[in-house]
This record gives sequence, structure tokens and C-alpha cells, in this order.
Amino acid sequence: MAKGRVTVIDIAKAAGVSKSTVSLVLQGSSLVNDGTRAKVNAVMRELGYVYNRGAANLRQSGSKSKIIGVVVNDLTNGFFAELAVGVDMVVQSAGFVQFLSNTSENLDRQREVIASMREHGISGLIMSPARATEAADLKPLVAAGIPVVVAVRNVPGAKVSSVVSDNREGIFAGVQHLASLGHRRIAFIGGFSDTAVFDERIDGYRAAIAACGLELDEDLILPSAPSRAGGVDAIGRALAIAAAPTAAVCFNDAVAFGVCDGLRAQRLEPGRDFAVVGFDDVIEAKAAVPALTTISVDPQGMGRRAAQLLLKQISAGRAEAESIVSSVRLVVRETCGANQAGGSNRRQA
Amino acid sequence: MAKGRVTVIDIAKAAGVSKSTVSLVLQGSSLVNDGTRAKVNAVMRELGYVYNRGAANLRQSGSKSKIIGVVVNDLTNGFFAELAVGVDMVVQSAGFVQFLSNTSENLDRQREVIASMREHGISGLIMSPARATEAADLKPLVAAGIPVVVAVRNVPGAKVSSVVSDNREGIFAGVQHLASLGHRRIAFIGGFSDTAVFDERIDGYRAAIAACGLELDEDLILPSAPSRAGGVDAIGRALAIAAAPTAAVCFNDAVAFGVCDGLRAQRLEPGRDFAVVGFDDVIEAKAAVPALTTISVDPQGMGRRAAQLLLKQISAGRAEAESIVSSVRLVVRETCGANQAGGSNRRQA
DNA sequence: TGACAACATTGGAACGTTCCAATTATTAAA
DNA sequence: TTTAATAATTGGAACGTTCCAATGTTGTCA
Repeated sequence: MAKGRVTVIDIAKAAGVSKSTVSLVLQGSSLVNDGTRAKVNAVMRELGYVYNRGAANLRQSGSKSKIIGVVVNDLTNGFFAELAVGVDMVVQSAGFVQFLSNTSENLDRQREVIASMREHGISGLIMSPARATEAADLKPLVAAGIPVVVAVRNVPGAKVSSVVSDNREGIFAGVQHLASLGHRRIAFIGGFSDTAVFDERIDGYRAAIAACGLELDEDLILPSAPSRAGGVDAIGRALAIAAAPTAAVCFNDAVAFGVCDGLRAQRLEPGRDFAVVGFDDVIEAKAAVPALTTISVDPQGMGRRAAQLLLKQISAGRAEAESIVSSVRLVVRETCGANQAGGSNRRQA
Repeated sequence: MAKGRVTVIDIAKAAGVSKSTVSLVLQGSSLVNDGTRAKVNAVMRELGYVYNRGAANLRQSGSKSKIIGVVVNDLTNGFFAELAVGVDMVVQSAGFVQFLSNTSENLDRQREVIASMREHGISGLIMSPARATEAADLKPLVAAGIPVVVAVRNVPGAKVSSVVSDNREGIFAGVQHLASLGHRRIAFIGGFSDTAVFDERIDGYRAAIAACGLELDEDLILPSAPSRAGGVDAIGRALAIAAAPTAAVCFNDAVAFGVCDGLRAQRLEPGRDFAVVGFDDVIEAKAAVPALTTISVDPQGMGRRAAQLLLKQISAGRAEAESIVSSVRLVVRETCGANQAGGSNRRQA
């Protein structure tokens, strides 16, 4: 009994029915007599039967594998971990199981894990693509009729569904807020200029500068690595400009934190001497001192939406590429200077 | 060609060999002629063949599924996300693939995902168990001969391998450090007293108090939820004690942050007026103001070790339960008061 | 009683692979 | 030239399930 797993045939034998009947029970068919069903279920419990999904979806070689693949570019980043959790929630409650892999922004690894997932017969894929992922990387998937949803980052040219946050609108709101606080020279700091997300955010920046009647100065656009270190570096460059900015919207919260670090290094206090706005609203944003004013996107919600979209496409058999843009909202805290000292908005001459 | 996936038989036909030969190529057998191998590989590429692992490990019904299950109690928590990343690293480079699920500390969900993983034929399982997981929950796995490694939290009574951090030693070092700074009344704050981890840490606390020649006061042991909120609550209780403590080692960093919040609410500055030591060294610990003195455990390293152990057991076929305790180290930053005025650390009178 | 539903049950073929034993082609030794 | 050994290749059975078409039971109605 230790050797050889219990199969449907063993159950059949023990319950005195045929394997077909057992299979019917397994699938919850209404064709089988209640008495028989009870008996079969009892025997299964008794013998410790475990269903072999591999064998099952070998037969029904359709896309019924009940596995969905999730690939994430950086699980270490709380943002993406939340995304994965959101996906897991809906995927799990739909009776699917999640195949999750981390690529660490490595394209080769991404290719590997996608290949591996295909071999395992995933019936759909949700991915937050590694940087520089190209449409060609997803081509085989869609050719094979496997629904794909990209999240957070778009893959230009790929004919797949996407769930991204409203980057343009978010930055627009951030700039507008800073302008309403009286800032005239507002910088855009951080991000690699070769990404779609960067383009969208810069687009929002330009639109807002125009909408607020400010003058666009290309020198105030300072790309950098989208990390804390990148922020430190970029703010240094920003302050060295002759007509230095007095405020900045940042590519993301990590950059914004770096900007704060850089400001302090020059004896400037974020919020009082220079206004900073981030993007993402990571968990630390609220707890930081001073608390970060930022654009809040709900990564877990995005994960859920992405999963719902994918499941819809899976059950629909064949679905059109669909794009969801997830709305964002400005969360005003302290680094923008608006809530300085609870109202009395102290600002030096 | 759109319909019906490409099988080994299609390849065989197109390459003018038998399916057996193709199979041999797939397995990298040295039995097949170099010319034939090249030809077969070419045809595979041309037809876009994708290996069907499901079919494969149906046949070789051993435990060669190349899937390992990973279940984590809270992916949202950076600590466990790092753990998962560590596991993924070694698992992936060993040619396995990771089935990751999040339980959110929910035992029912944990049971579900484990069942689901079994159905998918995982060849091993790494889990950081949800609270109150019992040995009985793991029983069926080990009975089925599936290697299991628990990480971070032990499951008392279960005959499985484990990788846990050196809780006793970590707290011991923390207390010792505080004592060396002159503190005589050192509290232990946070954690649920019904967990094995709590027991181990309290054990370290008691041992250190004794070793430093201090007096043990049971009132200074203040359990609470292992969260920021729990810390706030517990420090409130601590300060209400007649002979209040002047320092505390905390169950984890979240609690420690809560303690800092609670201190500030009473106009006490962590590090200057009250010394705080955390446990885990989460990413925020370094960046916080003041930076958190804490016991550093390397979750990614633990993940890697757990994965290595599991892979060893898988390849060994049948292995003894083995326990690894991962060493920890004290990282002195600011909240303990040791680095007060470390540089020109200006601070108000 | 026979015919006809409706309900339950069933054997066998298939899914895509691996493994085994058997076969053929090639080379070396006698 | 024959024999033995080696190198390549092969057809079929098996893995555990699902599906299909077929079969066996009833019960109802004329």
C-alpha cells in the first residue's frame, strides 16, 4: 500500500463499480445514483485517493489545466508582491492554482520560466514583464492561443490584454497639486526613458505643465535609475541647475525617498524647503518621516482585475485583447508641503 | 496547424525516425547518433514543438514531476516574499519550477492549496506554515513520501525537516547588548505566546537576563499581536508599570516600529529616552528614522537553504528529517541608543 | 405484452510521453 | 567468411484519466 498510488481503478474495484462511474462521481455528474455516489466517495476517503490532474488534462487536452502562470519582475518589491497576492486571491477562489516565478528583471530567466510554464500546460498567463520585454517574447503564447494579460507595464506592440495604472493622469494630478501650492519650477525626476511607463508619465507631466500655464523646461526632466540611489543622484543634478526647481514629481516612491535623502544631504528639508511627490504609495510612504505625498495605485486591486480578466478570457475560449487602465488618486501627506505644521503653511521667504 | 498541438509523433514523422528516437533526443541520451539528433532538434524548432511534461510524468509515475510547492503564510510581508525569492532561485536553477501560494494565515486555505498541489504531483513542499498548523496537517504528505521542509516556523511534532533562525541566540544577543549599554530593566515585547517561535525567543530572553546578572521580572514580558499595532499597545502597558523598563527587545521589527510610535506618542524619543531592539531586519529597518537596531536574519538565505535541503531529499529518494538553524546577527543602529551622536548627530537638548 | 422513454452503468479507445525488449546496421575479432 | 560485440533504432505497452457509444435496468403508457 505504501507503493503505487491509488487510482480510479482501485476505487472502482473496491466500490464494486466501473472506473467510468468513479470518473463520473469525480466530475460531479448528476447521472450517477446518489447511493453509488456516496459509496464511491466513502471508498475514496478510505483509501486516501488523490486525484491525478496530470492524467486528467492529458486526456481532455484542451486548455483545462487549471494552472495559471504568474511571472513577476521583482517579488522583493512590495508593490509586485501585492500584485501577486491580488492575483492569487481570485485565481485560487476560481479553483485554479498559481504558478509563480520571479524574473529579477532578467530577460533570459523570463524566457525560461515562460517556456517552463508552457510545458506544464498553463491555461493562461499574467505577467508584469521584465524591462525591455518585446512583443516577440509573447508571440508564441498568443499564437498557441494562450490568453495573456500584462500588468503594470505594457509591452508595446503585443496583441495582449493589459491592466495598467493611469500613469498620465496620476502625474498630471501631482503636477497640478504642486502648481496649486504656488510652485512654478517643477521637475520630473527618475525612471528610464526607454520604457512605456516613463513615456506615459512624461506625457502627463507635459500636459499638466501646459494646463497650468507653466513654462516647459526640458532641463527639468531628469531620468535616473528608478531606485532610491537614482533619486539621490538626480536631485543632486537638479539642484545644480542655475534656475533650480522648487518641487518635483518623481517616477516612483523609491526615487522620491532618494530625493528626500539627497535634499537632507544638502540641508534642505523635504516638504518645507522643497516639495516632493512620489508614485505608487508603497507601504512605507505613510510611515516615513516626513510622510510621502504620492499617487496611490492599488497593486492588489490591479492583480485582482488582471486575474478576473484572464479568467474571463480563458472561459470565453478566445477573447479580444482588452485594456484596463486602473485609476489612481493623489494622497496628500507631508512631503509636498501642503500639510506643513497642520495648517499654518510655513514657507521661507 | 493552429489546432492540435505538435506531438513527439509529428516530429518523428517529419524527421523520418520513430517516436522512441525523438524521446531519446528529448532526454539527451547518448545512444542516438549525432546526425539524427541534430535533425530531430531542427524539426522540433521548425514545428514549434513544446514538451508535454504532464504526459511525461504520467508515464514515469515516480516523483519526477519537477514541480515543487511553496506555501507562504503572508506574501505581503517582505520577509516572506524574500524567503520565496530565495527558494525560487535555487529551485529554478535546478530545473524545477515553483508552485507558490499564499495562505494569509488561513488554515483552511492552507489545506486547500496543499491538496491542490498534491493533485498536481509536486515532488516536494516548502512551507512557512500558517499559525496553528498542526503535525496532522502534514501527515498525509509525509505518508505519501513527499519530502517537506518547513521554514521560519516550526510545526511541533511533525516529522519533517526545518530551517529556522536561531531565535534563542538572537534575542540573547539583543538583551546582552542592551545590558552592556547599562540597562537594568529590559522588557520583552510582542508575539503570541502560543507559538513555538515565541517560546524560543522567550527562552533566549530568560537565559540572557540570567547571564547578565539581572533580575527576571515576569511583568516585563508583554505578549501582543506581532504587528505594529500590537507594539503600540504593549509599550503603553509597559510604561504604565510602576518600575517601568528603560529598554525592550521586541518580537519582530513590526512590533519594534509600533513601540517607537507608542514612545513618541508619550513624547519619548526612541534611542535617547528608551532603547528598542527589533528582530528580522526588514528592509525598512535601515531606512527608518531613527534607524532600527535589530537582529538580522537573512530570509532569502533561509529560502535558499530550505530549497537546497529539499532538493537533496528529493534526489536522495528517502531522507531523514533534518533541522537547520540559521544563524543571526545583531545589527546596531540607532534605536538602541548606542550610536547616539555618532557623528554630528545634532539633537535638541 | 410490447414499445419507448428515462435513468445508470460500462468497456474500450484515446491523450503524449517513457520504458522495455527486440531488431537492424556497423564494426571488430577470430 | 563467420561470429560476436557494439551502436542505433524501433514498435508496443503502460501511466491515470475522460469521453463516447453502447448496454442494461427500470417504469410508464398504450
